[in-house]
Amino acid sequence: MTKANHESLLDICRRHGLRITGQRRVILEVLDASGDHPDVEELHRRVAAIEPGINIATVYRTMNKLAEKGLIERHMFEDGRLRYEPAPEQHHDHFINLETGEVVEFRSDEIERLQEEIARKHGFEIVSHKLELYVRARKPR
Amino acid sequence: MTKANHESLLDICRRHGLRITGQRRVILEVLDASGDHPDVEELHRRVAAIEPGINIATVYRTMNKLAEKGLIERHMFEDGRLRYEPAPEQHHDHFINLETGEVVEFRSDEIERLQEEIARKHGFEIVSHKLELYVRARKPR
DNA sequence: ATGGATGCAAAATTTTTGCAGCTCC
DNA sequence: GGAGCTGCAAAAATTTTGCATCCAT
Repeated sequence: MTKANHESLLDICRRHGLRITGQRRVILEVLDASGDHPDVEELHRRVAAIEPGINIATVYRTMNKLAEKGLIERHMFEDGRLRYEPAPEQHHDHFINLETGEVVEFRSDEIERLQEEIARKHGFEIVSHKLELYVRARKPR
Repeated sequence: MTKANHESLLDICRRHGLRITGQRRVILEVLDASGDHPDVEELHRRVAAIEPGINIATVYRTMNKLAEKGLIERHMFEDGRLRYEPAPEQHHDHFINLETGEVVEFRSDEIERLQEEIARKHGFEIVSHKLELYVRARKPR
């Protein structure tokens, strides 16, 4: 489940010409280590655990900058807070377990294909998309 | 494109035992007439155009109550504001035109079916879902 | 009559911003 | 050195809430 063998966000940022400060180093490390979709407050908590004194405004500003460059993905689930995850190499969608809050990733090429097809029929070109399935564990009978 | 021949939100509310006040009458009327997905501020603006003096807190409280009863649908697009639409008889998904901000509804039974299938494979049961395609007009070559 | 709805203002939450100082390149 | 980043505090933006009053049922 964890990402392995990938270029670190740190390196990607360097490539994009972003300045690497002590704070960013920590924030990027936290993002790299996160397998979930934390909101800014949660990120700030994790960052502060490693290096206290980093201001939440810095986290906001960093996330905005990274999102702007497409290095992370911004989500807005129904809870109304911004959530982030490192940009996946391949797009995926999300199950959100309503009972546990857990977020599980999945991908369906067939659905992706159908989306393209429908968009084309409507004269649109897809820039990005988001599919969220709000679910609960299937009750065994 | 407009809804016709349907029970009014007003009647639905009555059936659900909600108290019908002057303010609600106006809010429901605005909702019924809205073919789009207004946020609370926009709703309040439209409501105030008909009957000034209705407080925005009342709009918020009414929307919360209606959403709670499932009479309207709450959306959270990427702009980070709560948006609403009268509950559709049949579920549909959304194109969001990034160039114009326009929201277009669509539905694909095939995608719906695939979603069910994938959820089942993961041991989940879908409670609700949301599919948003962020698009732009297809460039003619 | 009475429980629910409203207006108003205050509070809570989440995110952005102005500014002075600091630091990476 | 200078553009970019940070901390801090204040502001902005969105949503909720306490309370006294009012009104639909």
